[in-house]
Order: sequence, then C-alpha cells, then structure tokens
Amino acid sequence: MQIYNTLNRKKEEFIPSTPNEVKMYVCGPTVYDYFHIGNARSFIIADTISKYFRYRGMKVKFVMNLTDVDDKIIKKANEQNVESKEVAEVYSTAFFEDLVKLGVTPSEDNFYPKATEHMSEIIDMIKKIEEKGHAYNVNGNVFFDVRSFKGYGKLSGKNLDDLESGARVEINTEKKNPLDFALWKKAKDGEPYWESPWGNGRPGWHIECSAMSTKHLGESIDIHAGGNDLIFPHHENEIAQSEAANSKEFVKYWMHFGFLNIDNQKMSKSLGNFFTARELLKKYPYEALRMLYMQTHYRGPLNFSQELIEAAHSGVKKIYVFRNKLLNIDKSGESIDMAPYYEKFNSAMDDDFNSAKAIATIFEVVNTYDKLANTANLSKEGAEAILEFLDKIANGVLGIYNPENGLPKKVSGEKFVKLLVDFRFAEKQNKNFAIADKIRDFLADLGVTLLDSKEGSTFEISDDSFGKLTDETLVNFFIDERAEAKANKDFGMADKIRDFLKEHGVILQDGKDGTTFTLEN
RNA sequence: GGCGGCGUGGCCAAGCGGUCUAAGGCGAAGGUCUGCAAAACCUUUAUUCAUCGGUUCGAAUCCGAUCGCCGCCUCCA
Repeated sequence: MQIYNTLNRKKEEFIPSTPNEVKMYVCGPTVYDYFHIGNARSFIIADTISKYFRYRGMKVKFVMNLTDVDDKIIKKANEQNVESKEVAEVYSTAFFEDLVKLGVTPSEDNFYPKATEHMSEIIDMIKKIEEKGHAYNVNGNVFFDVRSFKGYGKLSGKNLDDLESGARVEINTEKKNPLDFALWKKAKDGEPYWESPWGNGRPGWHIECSAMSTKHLGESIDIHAGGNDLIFPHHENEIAQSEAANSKEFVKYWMHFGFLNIDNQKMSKSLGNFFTARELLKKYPYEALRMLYMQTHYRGPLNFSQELIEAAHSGVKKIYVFRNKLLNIDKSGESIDMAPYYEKFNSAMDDDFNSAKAIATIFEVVNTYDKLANTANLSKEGAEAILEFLDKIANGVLGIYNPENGLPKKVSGEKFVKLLVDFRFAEKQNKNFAIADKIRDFLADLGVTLLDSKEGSTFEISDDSFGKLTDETLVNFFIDERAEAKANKDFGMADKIRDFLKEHGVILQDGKDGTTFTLEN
C-alpha cells in the first residue's frame, strides 16, 4: 500500500509500526458552529481511509479531537452571552449528530477526545517541553522556543530565516521570536481558565493535539491527517512540541486533504456561499455527498457546486436502480466470481486511496451486469454475489451506497399517492388522457415521479416531497376534480371519483360550503 | 518576496514513460418502450491531454520556457 507522505513529498510504502495495526490521528473540529461541507470533506475522507484499512483486515485505532476551548468559542459565547462551555456542548452534540448523517459509522476503536478533558496531559506535556529547554514563560504565557528546535520547518518545507523575513508584524512583544507560539495562554478577565504551574490560563491550540495524540495513541504514531491548510503552522508546531517533549519521531506518515471551494471561491459567510453539512443533507442523501468527494482524489482541490452534487446524486441513483433489479432476480444458477473486481478495487485504493479509480470499478460492475440483469441472464446466486460486493465496497468502505436507503420511502400520504396513481392508470386505459396527465403533473409538482408500464404504474417519491404529501392535499385533488366535473355536468366522472374513493375507504360528504372527507378504518 | 499545487472531452475526473486512437460519473444526441411523456434500457459522444521547445526508439506522463489558475506563509478541514 502506498501513501503520499507530505513529509517527504512523495508516495511511500505504508508500513505500520505494529503489523496489521494502524494508529491514526485526524485533526477534528473546533466546536463553535455547525460544521460545513468543507469540514465534512475531511471527515468523510478520514472515515473512508479508516474503513478501508479495516476492510483490509487491519485493526485501526482512530482518534479525532474536538477543540472545545478556543478563542472562537469564547467569542461566540460572549456574543450570545452564555458560558463558553455551553457553546462547546451544543456544537459537540451537533458534531456527533452530523457525523452520523454523513454516514460515518464509528467503531469501538474510534475516539473523539475533548481538549478540556485532557488538561492534566496537556499541562504535563508543556512541563516536559519546558524542562527540556524548549519553552519559556513570560508573565504566565508560555511560548515554544522555535529556534531551539532543530527540525522546525521540515514538514512545510520552510526555513526559519525565510519565515522570519516574511512574518507579519506581531503585536505580541513578549515573544523572543515572532514565530514562537503559545503553549499556555494566560487567562484574561471573563475567560475560562484552568490552574497550572504558570498560573490560570488555557492551552494554546497546537498543544492539545500533541497531548491527545500521545495519550490515546502513544508517542509515535503511523498517520496524522488533516486539511492541507494545517500543514503550517499547526502540524509543524505539533511536530516541534511532540518531538521536543518525547525525543521520538512523532508521526511516520503525514496526510493532507485538499480544500473545498465553492464556485471557485473560498467558502465564507460574507460571500453567502457557506453551507453547513446539515443544511445540505436535508436536500441530498449523504451518499451523493460522499460520491462527489470520493470521485475526486483526496489530495486535490474540489470545486463544489450545485451542478456537481446533482451529478453525483445521479450517479448514486444509477447504483440503486441496478440494485433494485438485482433484488428482483430469482432464477437460480451459477454464481459470479467477483474476485477480479475486488482486486481491482483494492489495487486502486492501495495506490494512495485512489477512490475515483475505485469507483470506476464499481460502475464497471454495474454496467457489465446490468446487461445480464435486463436479459434475465443473471442468476440469484450471481445477483447475491454482486450485492455483497456493493455492500462491502460501496457501502462499507466508500459510503456511496447504503442497502437501507434508496428504497421507496414511506411517507404519510403514500396511501393516497397510490390512489391517485391507480385512478390515473384506470383513466389512462379509458384513454382519458386529460385527467391522466393532470394527475401526473400534479404529482410531479409534489416531487412524485411516475413510472409507467403496461401492467400499471409505480412511483418514486423524491426527497423534496417531505412534508408536501399530506392526506388533505392528495384527497383534495380528487375533491377538486369532482367539483369541476360536477360543474361541467359530467356526473359520470363525479360519481366515478366518489365511488372510487369510497371503495378505498374515503367517504365524501357534500355540504353547502364544499366537500369534506372522512376515512374509514 | 518565500514555499507548494494545478491546467485532460460540454461539466467533473482517473491516468504520471509503451497495454492511451486516454477509465469512470454527469450531460448531450439517436434508438427501443409509451397515447404523449417520464423512468429504464441500447448505441454514439477526446488520434487528443494549456502553449512552445527539448530528452527518448517511444511522452498526457520526464526537463525547460511561456501563459493561466489556486493554496499556504495570520484563525481556518
């Protein structure tokens, strides 16, 4: 297996320190808001990588931190006039909820530690750094002395002299060197604080990752990942801290994920192109989002747009259509050897997680066996082998498919949708196309797509339909049609509607102010 | 100024020295089906890889130049 290592800027053979066990750490969110679709990309990539390792039979210890004390959280708490702890709690909870919505399925070896629950580890680590002469304390602020650490810049490919000459003017004059960064920040009035040997304060941003990584995975780990904006300074600083404290190589493989832009622009609230994951997932299933993300290499940039998520969604639907056909096959016979496809998938993923190529293998299976499924040249055994492949690969690793989803949705008004569809089909048989088309258009507006065949019509309810398909709306269509028929003195049609509804347990009651209905049990 | 990345069909995207007249997805076109549609299915859809040079028996793939785009160097996944 090859992984691109930012440290050496090339793909390297992946050899975990303990055979068949992967220790990986991914920089998680600062919980001051709902996470956005750019954050979601990182979480999805990290999830897929860990799932792939597990699918290949490796044990994965996965850690993603939650930064729950930070300037941004404090700022938000001040704005809302609440404790920063409350802000952190609200958005931590939301984080876990949204993670599930992204199709991230945590295993028992996934840990999501919080910074505030690791204060003693953080403080111990700072002490260690201080003892080894890499930190200094100025009035309760503790800084890392960048010049004292020889390897500083090895990850980002920067050297200290260049950095210093390009450094922006620092307001903080306490630092010996403008590039020195805070390990411990002295508490200002009204800020949350913890007691420490340097006085009351809170940890700097970088130290928490070093401390939690060490606590949960050990002093030396296999993979550390995050967005590529974290390379400098965050990850560079983590290396400095951890290696200064532990005198050991901190991370063997550094992985960095490409950034997500929207219509070629950085996502920002002021530009109005800011989407939270939970917002987007109301419109599209997570499979579509993951399809979009997985069709691009994880290191590359991704330009998000409405058009692209819709294209990805169409791709997901294609797999579901195929799956539904497989489910209906009942002819027994020979199974299919899926081994070559597994191998193809594996070799794509083994090459630095080339998920785009891996997905091509899935569509190759879809295209190849779709033909056989259509001509009934596929056996039940064969179909099952393919379904298992889809479940293991498309669902279990990539998350672009879920056997639980993609089935016809159960919604409240479904029963009445069926009535409309059946009524329409009967009228269509009578060549009463005017009303047939009217029903079709009516349902289309509600997000219901009709699928006609000679034997009858079935229908699909789209995600847009939620909340629209109420019993009232649907029955009222009949009532309105009947009223119109009556007005046109077409009593044949009016009675037909009344009788049809009665047959299906809907009793109409004509009154002075119009028609109402009651339901029979 | 320093560091790094990218430019492949209408859109997205894989490929990173020969198997490339370039995978896959979306879209589009034609067809089958249909009362008409929709959905589904079938077929078609890049002799070409920003431009110009070079290396090589051979380049989308390596080197150089040019043009264009982007990220990091300050909080950010």
